[in-house]
Amino acid sequence: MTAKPGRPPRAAKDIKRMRDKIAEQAMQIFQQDGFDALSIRRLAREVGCSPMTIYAHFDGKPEILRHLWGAVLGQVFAKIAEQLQGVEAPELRLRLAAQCFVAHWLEHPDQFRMVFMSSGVVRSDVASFMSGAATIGHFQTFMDLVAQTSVPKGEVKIRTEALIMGMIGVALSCNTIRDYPWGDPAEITDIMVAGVLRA
Amino acid sequence: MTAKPGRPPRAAKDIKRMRDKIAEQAMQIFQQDGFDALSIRRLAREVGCSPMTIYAHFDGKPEILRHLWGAVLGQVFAKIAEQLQGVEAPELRLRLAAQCFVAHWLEHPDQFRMVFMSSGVVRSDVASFMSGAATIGHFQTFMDLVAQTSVPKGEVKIRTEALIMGMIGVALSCNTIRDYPWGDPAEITDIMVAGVLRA
DNA sequence: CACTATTTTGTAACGCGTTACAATTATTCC
DNA sequence: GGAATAATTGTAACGCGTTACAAAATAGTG
Repeated sequence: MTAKPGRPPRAAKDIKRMRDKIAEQAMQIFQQDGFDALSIRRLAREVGCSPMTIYAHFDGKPEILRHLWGAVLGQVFAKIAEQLQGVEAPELRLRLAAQCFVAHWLEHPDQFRMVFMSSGVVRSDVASFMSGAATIGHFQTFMDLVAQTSVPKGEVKIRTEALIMGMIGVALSCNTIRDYPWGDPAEITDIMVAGVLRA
Repeated sequence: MTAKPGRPPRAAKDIKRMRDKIAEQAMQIFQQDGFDALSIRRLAREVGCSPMTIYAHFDGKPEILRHLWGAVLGQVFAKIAEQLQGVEAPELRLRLAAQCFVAHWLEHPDQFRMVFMSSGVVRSDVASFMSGAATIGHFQTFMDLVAQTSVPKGEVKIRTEALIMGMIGVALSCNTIRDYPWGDPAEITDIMVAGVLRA
């Protein structure tokens, strides 16, 4: 045997196990005590390691949050899929999905804040914080829904984007500009959907 | 004279002078070195007082930022007013205003971040951070523009809100979800305007 | 001037995310 | 077992926003 002496590097499965444990504990803290309770020191305590070790497994807090985003978005789109059960009309499906998407963020402002507004965590340039195939894959759900409507094929992508951006804007505005007497978010969402379908 | 002995409280004009000075220096730091450079300690140094004194004049950093928001939004809407000079057609006016609004935030991501994403500064519940009559007054600009179009009177408020929210969503998405191949923001804005006008 | 009341400041601290670096621990090979 | 190497941890620190509290400074009256 000519293997290198000394302690071996972490095995891939050990790395994954630890990362999953960290992400899992992060999610628990978040769900039990909210976003503000999710500090690195708190997380390290729950995991049973030192804060240093967190940084050995994740580049920093934003990367941890990215894992949580995946889980949260998974929930959102699972809920949407459930809402669409047995619904056939393409435009109704799109409308229900949009309503469901916006409603979720309004019902879970802490999640919204975590997913869409976490750039404040790092005092650096606004980072891309919704990267990942999984995230973009979820956006694909809306593009599929729009594609099934009467929207011309060449317009599907850009109209879907307008809708997604619009919905995010609804959630952001209602969650953050609280002293403005906004109208009903569901109605506003409908206006956006109607606009995307007919414009 | 039966005046109370001891040092008198600050006079209203002294309070205002100091607050203005703090806000002014904050804006200078922000414009020269960006949002991240705007720390309380830096600000106190520039003003020439201790960090404690900042807190004697402002409740905290968010309140200082609110002063800056007013100035930034004033710029945005002044630019919009300039763009609309000599433009008569109501729908074109709306479209240009919307384009100008979105373009501004895309050209000034640091400003966007300051105005729309500063909740991370305070580790508390998502605060209402665009309060103030001045802010809402600026939103009124869009409502007036929509009112001049063919949108039915009873629909003006809610459609304006859909547009405002949509535009904010465009800026947020383009500024933060950078690895997604978004289409042209100007085109997306046009879709939103068209949707609001015709839906 | 002394006295008084308010303002400002200094000092220290908290927890935050993060980094540097050395010591300790753990795991392998020989 | 010793040696080697990687992982983990302890200690300290940085600047951040913020707070507590006492000391120092200031601005007024008599």
